Formats: sequence, structure tokens, C-alpha cells
Amino acid sequence: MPADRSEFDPVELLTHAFRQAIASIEGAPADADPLITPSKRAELGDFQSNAAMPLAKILGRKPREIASELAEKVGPLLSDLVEPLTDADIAGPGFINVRLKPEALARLLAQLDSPALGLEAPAEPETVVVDLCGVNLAKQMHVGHLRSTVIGDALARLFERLGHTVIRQNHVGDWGLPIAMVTRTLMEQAAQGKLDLDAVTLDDLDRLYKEAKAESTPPTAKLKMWRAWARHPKVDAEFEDDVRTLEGEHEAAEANLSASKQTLVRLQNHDAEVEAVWQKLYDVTIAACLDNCARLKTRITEQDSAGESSYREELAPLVADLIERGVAEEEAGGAVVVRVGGIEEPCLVRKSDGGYLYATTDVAAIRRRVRTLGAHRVVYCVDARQALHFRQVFGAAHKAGYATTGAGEAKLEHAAFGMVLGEDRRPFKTRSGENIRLSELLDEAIARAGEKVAESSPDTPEAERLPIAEVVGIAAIKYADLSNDRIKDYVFSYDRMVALQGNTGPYLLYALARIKSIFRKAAELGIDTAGFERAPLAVGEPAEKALAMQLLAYPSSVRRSAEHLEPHRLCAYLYDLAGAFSGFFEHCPVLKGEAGVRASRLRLCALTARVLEDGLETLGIPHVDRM
RNA sequence: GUGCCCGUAGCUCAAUUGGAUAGAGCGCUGCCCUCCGAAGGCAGAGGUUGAAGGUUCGAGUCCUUCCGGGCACGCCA
Repeated sequence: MPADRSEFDPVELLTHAFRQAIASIEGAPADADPLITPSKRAELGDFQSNAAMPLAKILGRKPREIASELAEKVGPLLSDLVEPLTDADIAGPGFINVRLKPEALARLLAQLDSPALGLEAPAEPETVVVDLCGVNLAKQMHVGHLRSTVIGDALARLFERLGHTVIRQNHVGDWGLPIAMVTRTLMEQAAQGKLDLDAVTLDDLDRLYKEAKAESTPPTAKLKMWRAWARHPKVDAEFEDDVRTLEGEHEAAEANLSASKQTLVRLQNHDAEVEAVWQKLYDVTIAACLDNCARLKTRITEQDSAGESSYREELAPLVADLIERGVAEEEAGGAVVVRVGGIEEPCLVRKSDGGYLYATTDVAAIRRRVRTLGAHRVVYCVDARQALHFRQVFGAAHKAGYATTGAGEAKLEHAAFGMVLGEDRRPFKTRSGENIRLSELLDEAIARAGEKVAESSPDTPEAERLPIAEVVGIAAIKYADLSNDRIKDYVFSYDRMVALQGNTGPYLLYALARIKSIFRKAAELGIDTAGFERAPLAVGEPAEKALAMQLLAYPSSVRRSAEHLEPHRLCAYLYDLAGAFSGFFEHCPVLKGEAGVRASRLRLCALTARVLEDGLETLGIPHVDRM
């Protein structure tokens, strides 16, 4: 057991002692888990070990008898940490309840009160690549990107907080026929003087994208239907014009498509003229994306962009390598697939026309991330509908040996997330079925937060309220996204997310602001707070103890959240911490007590504030001192 | 058709991956501001965890079969 952990974390300390005690039981396996958890019910104890029941099964003995022996053996190992164990502490089938000594609790808390807050950097940091954001050229960001960006950045921050090396990768959709279509349309319109290339906006591009797609989609099915109808002589005459129009559209679409394909070929061949226009598309899109990322207070920067286009030269050699080594097979029609054990559908990496697909690019990305970037772990924060795709791609990469490092196989994980739904439980869109722009979503959240701030702090001048509203709005929208179980769909509601009560971002910010307010008040009243940072801690009141216990759980909460790739666990922790603080605030006056109590409580407040801030920053949620 | 995900209080969500009496918030019923921020706290009502079996000391959690909802299933990304 590393010394740094055992210093303050009661679960670690108890686990260590119980493990030793278990080892001294006749016939017990050396690696048995002591199963230490905090008690759900404070009246039973602070922590419990559930080790006796599984041991009883292995040893063929009665669980309560084992619990009794365990309690007896562990007692001497824990004499300075917990109250003496008696038979009364063995309950139910064989739960062992332990209660921390008050002085031990204070001691552990003092140890937690360090710059690292109990989260020391690991001796050997891992490199973690987090795939996030995933914007597409010429498209406005919308709710789908919100989750990938916010959850992805939170996961990245969780690993950073644990001391690992994190590389964010924005796998920009910047390649392929659709992009070539917009590029072509943009070139045409610029040539016709309809658009100024230097003044083009993402709105223009978004519009062009839709136009280009419509213009290049031949109405084949519709035309077939009309032609079938038109065989009847009477109908023929009547609808002749319509069929002719459709035929014309069809022809035009085919021509557009063919022109786009040529544009793609020119792009692939680094044609300077086409590439310059493509670059324009790229710059405009990425600028808008980074702007949203900045507003969302993420750590995603330009350096993190690694678009599909950056893999273009690697695809042909990659597929050749796969074929050569027998990892992939070429089918009769010329398509190339990788068959992965346990998955029915093969992974297609080359089309019969010789073109490559997004699976090819994703395999190439894994290879680069593991081999060049040195990833021990690659986490994909991508929507759940792509689950099969990633199973295929991960399988193909493993089979090809592209995920193999000197230390073994890199962990490839899909941190899948569910959809954002409207209050009607259907995908969150406008009434007309359009995607809602991410930037508008942020504007609205900030506006609603502004109303709340104005309501509750009417005395604050507007100039001060605006930056507060910005932070509260962003915190609200991010917390709403992060606090739900990632895999599930969730219902988006402005009213609920900016609410100041309940499990919301603003509630956490409020708790923090209240703590800060105590220190402001102390200064205002001229109360001497000098030296409270190292004051002896006294944890006597139940509310104080509840807060202390919650604070001690911080490091394990962060670790668990990262381990499971589930930010909502840390959210729940922080919400409970804010609740524990509110209880403390209500029942334990800080500034009114005598000097000793006051210093101890001030220290508790300061520690709570630091844990709250640290937790919020670990999730990427901005906060304010006053709201 | 096959596969994956989800189903928990009226509503929105948790439940430390198999632990004791399934917890919060909103809404509802009561209290608590001469008191550090009431954006708060305390108490109450509200549940056959979609259904039925199974596994075991113990199941919201695991296995099987259904029911209901969502999504995905090679030449788009």
C-alpha cells in the first residue's frame, strides 16, 4: 500500500488493517477484499467491513463467527483509529461496524488539508488520449457536440487531476465527399461573386452544406415512381412536364456529384486552389468551434485538433499492411474487411471502388495515438449510437497489433453517451425540427441565469451581474449534462438546470459563495482569524462530523469517477458535500463561537471551499465568490 | 430478423458495481429568519425497482424468458 494514500483515507487505512487481519485467519485467501464501505446509516457506525460473509463461504464456517474472530484480530491494529470493537458491533449476517475516534477523525482531516487534497501524483503517470468534441466542417455545433465536448473535457480533467498525462484529440470531420461538395459549392459561389471568400462565416458554410447536399442528391426514387406512373398514356400527357423537370434535376445532381468527386480528387492531390478554399472552410469552422469551447470553459485548444484529413496519407499503406499481414481480407468485389472475433459484422476498411471509410481513419487514429502519442489508454467520448462501430474498430486495431505498446495492450474505451431530449421526450430540436445551435443554447442558459441572479440579488449592479450570470449559466448547463449517468438519454430543461435548489450547478456555486461570505463577514466585523489555517480541528457536533466524513471521501470519489469514466459520480459527491455544508452552516455557528471553536470551524470552512473548488475545476465547472 | 442500451416515488434523477430500512430535488403538507447569504435547514406523505422465474446468507444490481421504449446493423461520416 502506498504511504501517501494510507495517511488520510480511512477506507484505505481500514482496508489495510482488515487485510492483515484476514491473512492471519486460518485458511483465508491472501487477496481477500475486506469490502470496506462508509455506513449508509450513521447510527450504526462510520464504516463497515462486509468481509466475513464471503470468507465464511470459502472456509465453510459461520459468518458471525468469522466476523467475531476478525474483529478480535483487527482491534489491536486499529487501536489509534477506531473505538474498541465489541460483539455489539457485529450485526446482521456478519457486518462489522466501526466508529472512528474523534481525535483520529480530526487527525485524518488535518492530513487531507494539504495542497494536493489527498490526490498525490502517481509514481508512473499514464498517457491518456481523450477523443472529444468531434465537430464537422461547415456545420454549426449543436446539442450533440455539447455532450462530447463537456463530458470529454471533464474526463480529461479527471485524469489530469490524478496526475496523468492527457492529450485531447478533436477528431474533426474535415474529409470525404461531403466536405468536397461544400468546397466545390463555395468555390462556385465565390467565382460567381455571390460570396466573398474572405468574409465567409460559419452560417454561410452551414447553409452551403445543406444546399450542396440537396443539389448532389439525385431524386432517383422519386423519378422511378413518376416514370412508373407516366406509363399510362393519359397520365403521360398530364405529368410530362413534371417528369421532365425531375429528369433535369436528376441530371444536374449527377453532374454536381461528379464535379464534387473531381474536387475531392484535386483535394487529395494537394491542388493549391482547392486546398486554399478547403483551408478557409477549416479555419472558419475551427474558429467557431474553439470559441464555443472557450465559452464552455474547456481546455480544448487549436493544438488538439487532429482532423480526419491528417490521416489521409496513412490510409492506403495501412490497408496494404493489413492485407499483407493477413489481418484483413480482400473480398471478391474488391472491398477489404477485417473480421473480428465475437462480432458478426466485419469492419469495412476499403470500399470496392478503392475509397476509404471512417473506420479506416479511426484505425489509423488508434495507431497514431498508441504508437506516436504513447497512449496507455484511449477514451472515446462519442455518442452511444456508434457503439458497434467502435467495437469493430477497437477489435480491428487490437488484431492488427496497432494498440500494442511495450507495456502491453493499450486500453481502448468508448465512453458512450445518450441523447439530449426535449421536454416532450423527443430529440431536442426546434419546433421546425432544426438542430439548435450550441451558441444559442449557451446564450439562453446565460440569459436565464441572469434572470435568476437579478431576482435574488437585485441590489447588485448590472455590470457585476453580467459576468456572474455568464458563470452561473455555463455552470448550470455543464452540470446538468455531467450530473446524469452518461449512458442514459436526459431531458434538457432550462428551468431545472438554472434552478437554485436541488442537484444543480447553481446550488453548488451558492454553497461555495456562502462559505466565502463567512470570511468576508469576518473581515467586515473585524474578527481576528489569524492562524486558523493550522488551528487544531475539533469535530464534535453531528453536523461537523458529517461534513468531516464527507470531506475525507473526496480523493476516492475523484478516483472512482475517473476509473469508471463517469463524471456524474463526482457531481453527486459535490452535491452531497454542499448538502453536508448546509447542515453544518445551519447548526454550527462559525463566527459566534469562542476563539478555539471559531478557528477550527473556519478551517473546516476553508477546507470545504477548497474541496468544492477543486472538484468543480476537475469537472470543468466555473465558479464565483459571490453571486 | 440479429445485436446493443434503457425501464426505479406523480415528474427529473441517484444508489459507492452483490450488502442492512432503495435515496435526493421538484411538486404536495407542516414547522425554522431580532441568528455568519432562507438561493437554506428540519419534519411528513409518496415505491410490488416493467413482469415472472432462477442463483445465495443477501438482488434495483448477476442469469434466463417475456413486456415496453430507444438505437444500430459494409461500400455515408
